[in-house]
Amino acid sequence: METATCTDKCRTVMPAAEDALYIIAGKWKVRIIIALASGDKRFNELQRTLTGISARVLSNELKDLELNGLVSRKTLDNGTVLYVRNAYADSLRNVMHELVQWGIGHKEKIRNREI
Amino acid sequence: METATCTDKCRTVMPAAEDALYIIAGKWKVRIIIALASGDKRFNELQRTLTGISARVLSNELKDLELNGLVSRKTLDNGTVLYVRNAYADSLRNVMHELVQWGIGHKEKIRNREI
DNA sequence: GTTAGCACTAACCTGTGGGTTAGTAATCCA
DNA sequence: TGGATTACTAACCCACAGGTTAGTGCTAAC
Repeated sequence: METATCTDKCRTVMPAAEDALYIIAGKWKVRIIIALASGDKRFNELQRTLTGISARVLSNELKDLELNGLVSRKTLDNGTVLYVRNAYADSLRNVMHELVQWGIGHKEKIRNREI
Repeated sequence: METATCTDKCRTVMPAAEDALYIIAGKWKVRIIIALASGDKRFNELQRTLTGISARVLSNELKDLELNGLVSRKTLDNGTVLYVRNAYADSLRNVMHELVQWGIGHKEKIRNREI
């Protein structure tokens, strides 16, 4: 007889966490979402906000975020393009909040050599 | 004069989120933490639980998690090694919970072609 | 005495996330 | 008319996360 090394619950939970991480992870996704929280932005504006990102990478990341429904492209009458944070991105609020809180706490711990 | 493309708040928040993600991200970190939630496990036991991970990768991931204080190695008198989820890993509870909830909701959305 | 399990490490390989540099077509500004 | 800006794409490159296979020294079982 074999011991249950992974409970049913953990079998549900693991892929869900993975799915979420898959969409959020990477160097820029979260930054972009945060950047767009303070209002719609055009491409180059975003690039300036996210110091260090290249046009190529920004373009790719925006496409990913669009695919996942977090961000939309809005082309204005005069042709300028705005990147807009969708309402759906707000559903990440709690995730983000917890992530940020934990990140702050963790850095604090490291600063105090508690780790 | 330049417009403020990134608020002070967003400058605090971005790196914090990044820090947290850096520690959690990757294919296995979260899975390992979840796997260890149901009790201490030995190396090979973990490898069986996390179907698909190689010994090499598991070994590396465990070292990372140990470095960040989330997991400990406990060597018993008889020489067997147990990997133990630290109390500190519980501080990720909320993060995990939100991540999982969002992941479930997102998958639901995709299944319903809402994206 | 050999087979199986344990806890790994070594050597090697591959895919890809992400970076660099350059270029383009369109529009705006001086 | 010529430069600057916008919104990108193309071509190329590299580091590294993660996978594959093999092997180690130890112990316990058969």
